[in-house]
Amino acid sequence: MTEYLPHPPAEYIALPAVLTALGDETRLAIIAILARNGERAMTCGQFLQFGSKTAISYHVAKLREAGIIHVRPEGTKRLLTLRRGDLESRFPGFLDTVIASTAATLPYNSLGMPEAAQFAGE
Amino acid sequence: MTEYLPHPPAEYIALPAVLTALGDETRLAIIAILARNGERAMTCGQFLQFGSKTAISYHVAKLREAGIIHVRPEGTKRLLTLRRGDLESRFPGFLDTVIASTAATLPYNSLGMPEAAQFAGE
DNA sequence: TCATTAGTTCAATGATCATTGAACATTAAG
DNA sequence: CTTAATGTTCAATGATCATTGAACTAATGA
Repeated sequence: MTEYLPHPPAEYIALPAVLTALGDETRLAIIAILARNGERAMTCGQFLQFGSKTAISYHVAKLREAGIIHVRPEGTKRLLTLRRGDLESRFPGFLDTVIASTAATLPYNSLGMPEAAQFAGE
Repeated sequence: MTEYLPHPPAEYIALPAVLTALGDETRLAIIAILARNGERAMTCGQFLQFGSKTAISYHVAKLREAGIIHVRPEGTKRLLTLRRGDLESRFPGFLDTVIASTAATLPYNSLGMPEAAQFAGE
């Protein structure tokens, strides 16, 4: 299972694919929370509030295939990170405006964390 | 046929719906060209390069329902305009970054116009 | 009046979507 | 070795998508 998951190289990230991937409430919520979480990676399990294991696995794959997130296997977990740099170089300003626009809409602090702490160990 | 087409009021424009609507090459091309055309309205007929009458009618309806464009009947035509102001107030910076990102990808000058002129009379 | 222009509506089609539950694979922990 | 934790894969399902052609509506122009 420590296999390499396919990620499109930065220069292949396509705008229609990115827009389509983000045009879903669940996936938008996932990237909004990833963005709020700063540089810290998160796991699929942290998004089970938004759907079943299967559903999250599906959405995470969509985000990965579109080039929006990077997924790194670590033990039985997957460490998810936003591909901020790649998206910024390809579509300057885009991700930030989406995140900012999402902030107003997102259910308040969907992770229910007072401040970091639940991923102190990495 | 001079009936009113339904448009969502600005405050009801939803980000997932906007992203979904733009996550299609044809619709992305349409809004990119509308954007390039400045304030000048355009008609459905000017987008037949991207599909049949039926297809364009379908895509234009999607863009309208998402709140991205405004459609005003004028004779047998429909005058299409980008809802720049509404989108800007709702999702600041978003449309501009999308347009800018699209510019690099779009087939060069899809309308083949040397400079305005084809809609001098309005 | 009659034909033309511009776009819509409808039904059909094949494709892709998002979701579910069951089964499975992999790693970690006791 | 056994069990638990974390995700993935698969098949099935119902929903929505994008497209087509035929028929239609409404406004314009000869």
